[in-house]
Amino acid sequence: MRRRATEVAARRAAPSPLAVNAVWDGVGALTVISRGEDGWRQVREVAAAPACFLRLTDVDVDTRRMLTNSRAIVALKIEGDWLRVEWRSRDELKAATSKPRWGKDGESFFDQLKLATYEADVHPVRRWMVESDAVVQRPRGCYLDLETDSRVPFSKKESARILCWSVRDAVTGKVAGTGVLDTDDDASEKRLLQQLWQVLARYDQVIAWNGSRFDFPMVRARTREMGVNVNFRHWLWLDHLELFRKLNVSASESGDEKQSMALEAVAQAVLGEGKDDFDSSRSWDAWFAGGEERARLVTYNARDTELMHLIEQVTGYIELQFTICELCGTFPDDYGSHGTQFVEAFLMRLARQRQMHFKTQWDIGETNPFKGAFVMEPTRRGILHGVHVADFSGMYPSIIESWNLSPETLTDIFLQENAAFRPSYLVHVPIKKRERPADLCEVPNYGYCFKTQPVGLLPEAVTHVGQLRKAWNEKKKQLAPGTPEWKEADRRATAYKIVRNIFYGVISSPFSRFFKREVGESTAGTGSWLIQETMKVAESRSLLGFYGDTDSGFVLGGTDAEFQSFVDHCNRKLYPRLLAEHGCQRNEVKLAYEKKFKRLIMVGKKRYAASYEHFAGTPATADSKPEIKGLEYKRGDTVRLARAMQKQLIDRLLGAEDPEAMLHEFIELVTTWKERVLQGSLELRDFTQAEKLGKELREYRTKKKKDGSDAAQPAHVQVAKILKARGSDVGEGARIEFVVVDASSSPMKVIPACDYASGVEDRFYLWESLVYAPSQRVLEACFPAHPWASYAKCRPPKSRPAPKPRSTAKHRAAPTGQASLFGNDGAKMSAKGSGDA
DNA sequence: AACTCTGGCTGCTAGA
DNA sequence: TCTAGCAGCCAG
Repeated sequence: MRRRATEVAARRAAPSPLAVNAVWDGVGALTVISRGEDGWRQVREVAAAPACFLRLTDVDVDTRRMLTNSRAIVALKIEGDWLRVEWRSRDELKAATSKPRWGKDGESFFDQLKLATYEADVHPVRRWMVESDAVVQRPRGCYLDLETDSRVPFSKKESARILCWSVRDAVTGKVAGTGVLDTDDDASEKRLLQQLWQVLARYDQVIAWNGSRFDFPMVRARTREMGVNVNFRHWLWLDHLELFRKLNVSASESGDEKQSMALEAVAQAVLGEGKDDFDSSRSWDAWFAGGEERARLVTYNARDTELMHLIEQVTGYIELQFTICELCGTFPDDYGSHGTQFVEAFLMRLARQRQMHFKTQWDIGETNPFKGAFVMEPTRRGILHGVHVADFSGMYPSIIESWNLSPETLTDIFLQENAAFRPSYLVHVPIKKRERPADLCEVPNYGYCFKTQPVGLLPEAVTHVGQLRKAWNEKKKQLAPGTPEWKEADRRATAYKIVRNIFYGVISSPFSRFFKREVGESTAGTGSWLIQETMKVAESRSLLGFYGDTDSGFVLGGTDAEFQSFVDHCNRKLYPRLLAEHGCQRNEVKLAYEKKFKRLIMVGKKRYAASYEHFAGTPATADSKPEIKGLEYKRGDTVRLARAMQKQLIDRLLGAEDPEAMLHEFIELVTTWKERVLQGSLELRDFTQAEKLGKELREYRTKKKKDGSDAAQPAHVQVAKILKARGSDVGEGARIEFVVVDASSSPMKVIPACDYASGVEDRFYLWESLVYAPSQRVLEACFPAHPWASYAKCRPPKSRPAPKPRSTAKHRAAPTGQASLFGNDGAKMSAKGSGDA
């Protein structure tokens, strides 16, 4: 405490610098950009030598002399117990501290000296931010949208002309500038780009929808191509789509919202309004036509930046991200908004106060996976009534605090009681049967021991952020909902919650410099143990704990008061006892009576739908929405018909007075849908499937079959290859839309959704696999006695192995003329089964 | 090139 | 008809 106070005083003496952005020059200095009180952009140079650390006790006189004489090293400084080594260049620092690129098992220069180096890989910008205790300023942000020559595929973007741009101020929402190409020549485009950069010069941050995949690389490519001299790194580039996706996953209701992340679709979902009616794939023609046509292109362009502004007004995600960056000390761009960056920036500041440094980590080390959460197999399925749900509040953070779990509090003492839980990589460590020392706490089932004092780096961080969150939550309660002050408090509370929960993941990630597998393993393992101990106690009170996932318990039986008293018992008696038995000196573990379901449809692990009776004691009202987890309705990779049918089924199951007595109604629901799917008039978007490319196309390996030919690739990969051959942009992350036209043989035959011609879809497959199967599983859970599988079958059987098919796919690809009505084609349907049904 | 974690469900292909 | 392995997406 004492040292903390003097440090605070010292910091007051040297005020923290402000920074809106900082860029390393690649040699020995940073360009720091800040905003003065007058709002002007200030740019200054700050010396920043690349550095690493050595433990003073590791360095003998000879080594010291050698380092002093090295031409690559410019300074040696003693900082507490550490020797700070400053280098002439980052390349030389890396060469001396990382394994040689060539030759396996090579050792670095310092490896050969048997000298461990610390934090050599830390980027100079990060080091300066941490050591100067810089404060991240709110950037002046603007929205950007480009329209480019539609005739040129993305893969050749360097040769696509920019036709027009729109920049909008992120605060006022007003247009800050627009530009249109005059004539189709380089001089003209160069002028257009110079105008753009003049407008951007007033801003620190550029935000674009899908910017990291389109607008940013495009503007860079053309700027370079046209010979406009600009340093791109002086701006913070932020992809609004990526941000929206990350923060919206948990918020989205149904799979419908996940179908498309196009600005149009998101605007419709968030705002209820969309883009101008304009076909951007004809941007070149519009520009070329001039006059009114060209004016419409410009209007359309400006509308896109307006939509981004409006989306931010509603979601506040950009502000939320800035709040996190401000707390952690990272810059709000695509790079600085990752979990590892947040946590590294945050923890390194704390570590500095403690004079802690971390091992150099140029590349990731071991990636052994570890055991995670406990998910109980549901012992009751189907329709259940009056289900109490308890959950641990902030389970993992509270465990980290209570067991003082941190990379540096872990000891090498190992108490093994249950060999079954012993991790395989510890088999060679002798079992120590001695008693747990008084100043250690023990991780249940695993036997790892952590020091209880002093408070670890990780628990301190978690507690610090938790206190901030609590403070802002309390402030929020005192404010009128919806006011700007309330929104500010709400955003801060949310930001702190996100950061508090992210620590566990980062500490468990081999990509992080704080990675310690035992810490992640201990956190998750203790959580698993706590939930199971809690369930045991529930059983002893004749409450039936029938399901639980990670930090929650679903319980049948008992009144609300009885369940509350059970929760209270756990908090007052059970956890204090359990934690004390394991040597914890702190208890932050807390169980809460979260909610009660009026009716729950339990389908399986991580899959259920429920209506509320109350939430945290507040009774549900008639328009309380059901809670749906994991079911196809929630997923973006299912077809629309499947989501619609499942939703209707769920609504009836949850809404009906006595669903158990209404079997016939559900049978009717199924037959109606079957009729509709097999015979009805459907739209393309009813049955389009969409999946994202998880990696670059070339990384999908084609396996060889036994006969030496290539095995089939996943449907969306096949289609992506077709699209790529046509020049489309199908990189990693691209959503590939496709339609299955024939699933009667393996592999299935698929086409790109954009090639769809009426009637080519395989409706037997659509019903059996895509639409009915998801609802069938729900029905089977609710009415196990009924033969639900019998409604699935609809494809006429093959009477004998099909004769050499007369290319069924091609046959059907020809439009039938009889548009979407499937009315008179019993013949066509049979044709799908085989050639001669 | 960048990356918070693990658990779990489902669909498809290939091979028995 | 079954299973292993790949892939994607979701729960927590």
